[in-house]
Amino acid sequence: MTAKQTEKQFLKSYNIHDFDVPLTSVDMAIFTLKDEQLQVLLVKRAQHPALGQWALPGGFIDFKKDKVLADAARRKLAEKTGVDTPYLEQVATFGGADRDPRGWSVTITYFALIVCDEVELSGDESSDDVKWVPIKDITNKLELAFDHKQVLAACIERLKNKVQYTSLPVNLLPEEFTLTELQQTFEIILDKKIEKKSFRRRIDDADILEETGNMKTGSNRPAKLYRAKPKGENFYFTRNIEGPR
Amino acid sequence: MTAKQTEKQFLKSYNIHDFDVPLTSVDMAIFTLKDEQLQVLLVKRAQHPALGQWALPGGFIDFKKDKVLADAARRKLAEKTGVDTPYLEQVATFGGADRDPRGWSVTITYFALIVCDEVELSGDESSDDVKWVPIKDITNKLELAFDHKQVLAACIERLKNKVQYTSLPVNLLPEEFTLTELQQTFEIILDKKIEKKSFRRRIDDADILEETGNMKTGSNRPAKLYRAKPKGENFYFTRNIEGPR
DNA sequence: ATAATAGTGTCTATCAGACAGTATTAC
DNA sequence: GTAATACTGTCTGATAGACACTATTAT
Repeated sequence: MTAKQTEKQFLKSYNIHDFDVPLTSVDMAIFTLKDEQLQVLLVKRAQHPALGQWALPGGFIDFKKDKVLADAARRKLAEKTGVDTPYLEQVATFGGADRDPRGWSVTITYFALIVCDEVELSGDESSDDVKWVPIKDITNKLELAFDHKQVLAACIERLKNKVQYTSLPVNLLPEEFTLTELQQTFEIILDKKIEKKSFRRRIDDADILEETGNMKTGSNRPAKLYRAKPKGENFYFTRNIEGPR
Repeated sequence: MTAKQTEKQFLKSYNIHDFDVPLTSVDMAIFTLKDEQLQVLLVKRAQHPALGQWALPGGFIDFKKDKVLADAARRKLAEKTGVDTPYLEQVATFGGADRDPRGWSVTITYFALIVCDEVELSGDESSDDVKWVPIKDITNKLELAFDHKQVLAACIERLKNKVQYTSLPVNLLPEEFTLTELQQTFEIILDKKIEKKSFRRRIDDADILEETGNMKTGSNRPAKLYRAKPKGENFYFTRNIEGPR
């Protein structure tokens, strides 16, 4: 009876493979803003299973390199994009007997928000190809490996929901940006127009930005450039953006 | 090179144990309302590791019984409480090298809301004892196994957050209840008073309850009894409960 | 009648949307 | 000047909190 052993004795005779252990991996939905669209990074699988199919980047935990789960996500992100300080959020974990032909599998899913001009796409041994795909193109046209369409849908839903009451889109813009650019980012993700004055009031009340002192010039009145305040974590509003009435 | 194999050949030679696979389990925070307090179910561990310590109920996936992750959570819940149709929500997944002495481990965490008079607590082989603990008693008094204090904190935070803008507390009440009882449930979880009229307006606008036709009598004016509407999923409000100004 | 709790009427405060107005640049 | 975009003033509308009021029961 195990209860008679010390914990040390127990651990000595313990073998993880005596139990049902699922194949556990981490998958990422890496979002960026490109060509005025919200896009997600897909990789073409270079290995079985689902060889040749497009999939969310992901892979197994590296027991040596990863101390906690988020490390694995950050590592995958850096491998594919070179970006190492993204906004990163765990979304959900999917697990089941039928989602991977290798057997019972679990995937912990994260999404990341990055600035795409800071990215240099790089494939690696596990992918023939890497590309940005506008999320609007993912509906029925494109097949994704495993249950990744469902996984991605969960990430998009989470992102859209949070954009209604947080300042998350700041993470999709470069260091300096105008209020109009920020508003456009919100509009692209929410896929609806926001009233300018409401938007500016909201951002102003949140007190999350500071002027850089620089201006963005164009063929018209220049716009003030802002940056996120240094310790500016993501702000949570108590009311949602509602959109046109 | 794997790319030259068919998927079938690949799967034939595939062995899950050739990779780093963490010890993956499911843990539950089972909440109920008891003695006018929000309480959580803890079990005393009857096995190594952390033998004798209090912990959230949980365990490994059963590849035969569980088709998807939520099945494992539901199964754990039924084993401990006999309840089989709870409100169940996945909260977060914790994983790391140091959270379990057996090695790199991952736990997918769910919370459940149940009605405690429908429960018959039952230990099983893996637990000496099972008990309800008010969440207010969990601060520093009580040690929990592994990182379960942190895990539980995440569940409590999620619950509190969602109670601000959903109708979740309905799931903690029996079939029939009064509006005052429902309000008290919200107040207990949020740990603050809610203005009666605001609360009733909110519930009324949501249109999620129906009168049962019965009344609850006491030493004063009887109160109408309500039940959740049949297809009443949990309602999402667009504004949070704000509490006293 | 009184105590006690159920339930309502209605005021104010807050913040989102609407929309017209002013400001500042390039040309 | 005109065109274009940045930015603001201020009205309306929706919904939360405050709080006093009425309603209905047991005793």
